Amino acid sequence: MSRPREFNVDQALDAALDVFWAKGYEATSLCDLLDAMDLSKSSLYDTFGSKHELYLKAIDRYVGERTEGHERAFLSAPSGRQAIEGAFRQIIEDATGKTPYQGCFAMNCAMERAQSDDEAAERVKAAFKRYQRNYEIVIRRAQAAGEIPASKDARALARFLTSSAHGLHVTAKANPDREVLEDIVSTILEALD
Amino acid sequence: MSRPREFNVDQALDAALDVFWAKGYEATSLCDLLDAMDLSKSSLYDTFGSKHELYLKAIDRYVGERTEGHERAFLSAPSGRQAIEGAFRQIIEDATGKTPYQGCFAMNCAMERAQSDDEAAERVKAAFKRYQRNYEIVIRRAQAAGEIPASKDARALARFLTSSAHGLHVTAKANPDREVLEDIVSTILEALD
DNA sequence: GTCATTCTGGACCGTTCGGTCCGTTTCGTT
DNA sequence: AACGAAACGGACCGAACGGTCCAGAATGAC
Repeated sequence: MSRPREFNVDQALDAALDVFWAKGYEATSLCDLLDAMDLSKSSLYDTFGSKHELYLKAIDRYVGERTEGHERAFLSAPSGRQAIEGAFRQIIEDATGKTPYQGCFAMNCAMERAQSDDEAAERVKAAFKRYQRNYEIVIRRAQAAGEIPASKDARALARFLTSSAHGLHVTAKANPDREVLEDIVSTILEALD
Repeated sequence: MSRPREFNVDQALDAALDVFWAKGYEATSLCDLLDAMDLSKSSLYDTFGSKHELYLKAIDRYVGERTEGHERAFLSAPSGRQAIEGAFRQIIEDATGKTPYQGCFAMNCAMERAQSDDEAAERVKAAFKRYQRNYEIVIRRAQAAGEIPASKDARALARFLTSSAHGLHVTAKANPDREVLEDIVSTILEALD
């Protein structure tokens, strides 16, 4: 062994993730990252390779650690229906609470980079697939409990809810008006009846 | 008078719009713009002021001229219901047709710049409001024709459809899979019943 | 204590960024 | 033909970009 790291890798990655989340990839400069991560340029390149590799690792961290908590809460809600309602209500709270609303990092990546960055696109696609899978799980549970008609196609509904959440994020970013968001969420939830 | 312009301003603006649409604001360089617009740097600055002003003008052009045709077709569809269905089906066609799918420029702007660029945010907000207003018009028409229950709140539905279109664009960008998009659109349209 | 290892700060690199400036050209007016 | 006005091409600008490199400091192993 030799001289140990003076910084925590995951902590630095979290800081980088927050910067990319707030500013996007292109608008984030090395300087922004170094300031937020509080390390030197050589440490960043030794540890993370490049700005782009760091970005990909930040996506991985978001999809992994950063999302785990929400996912666990989502899947262990009292009922499938409550999981869904809770998730959408939470978006409204987040959007109308702190300003500016940063939305979903994976979705931001999809919008900015999916067309030009295959590695980012692949990760985003996987993240969306996971969202959809989780929706499908709670939809089936809700159907089993009679909260959603069993006649509905669970996968189609899951696809719809995933897309609806995306739309809500966009709407919230452009105009975080609670009344508007409530209208949208109410209509989305009615589609489950 | 004096020496006339050798280029057409609107034509150049259209070219700039296409570049911004394809690459986003930050990822677009002056050089990209000059190449696409086929004019010199001094002409660009004389005519449009700066990259940022050009960007704002491109948004204006998109919301104005570029959208007019679709809007006219949308508002003059045989029925309100058909206008809505046609609009969503068209998104699917566009997304599954040419690759890569660039989505809605106003929405791209919202995602990339709404948090950091007040002037862009203002334009995007106005564009979304207009989308919503147009949806509301055709919804009311559909309600009058008995295609959508009169009991539904037209404004809430319009907000929902606007948001749903955003979500569809995001989904299409990340994964332009026709089957997925069809599921989503079907569910959206069922929400109108 | 010595050594090997590796982390760190900062100097440095070429490139590209958005933007300015100016001399020249080209045109309409008179 | 002469003039004024505007458009043009391109040289030029400082700053910031992402990235490399190296000297020195700090550490664990022995």
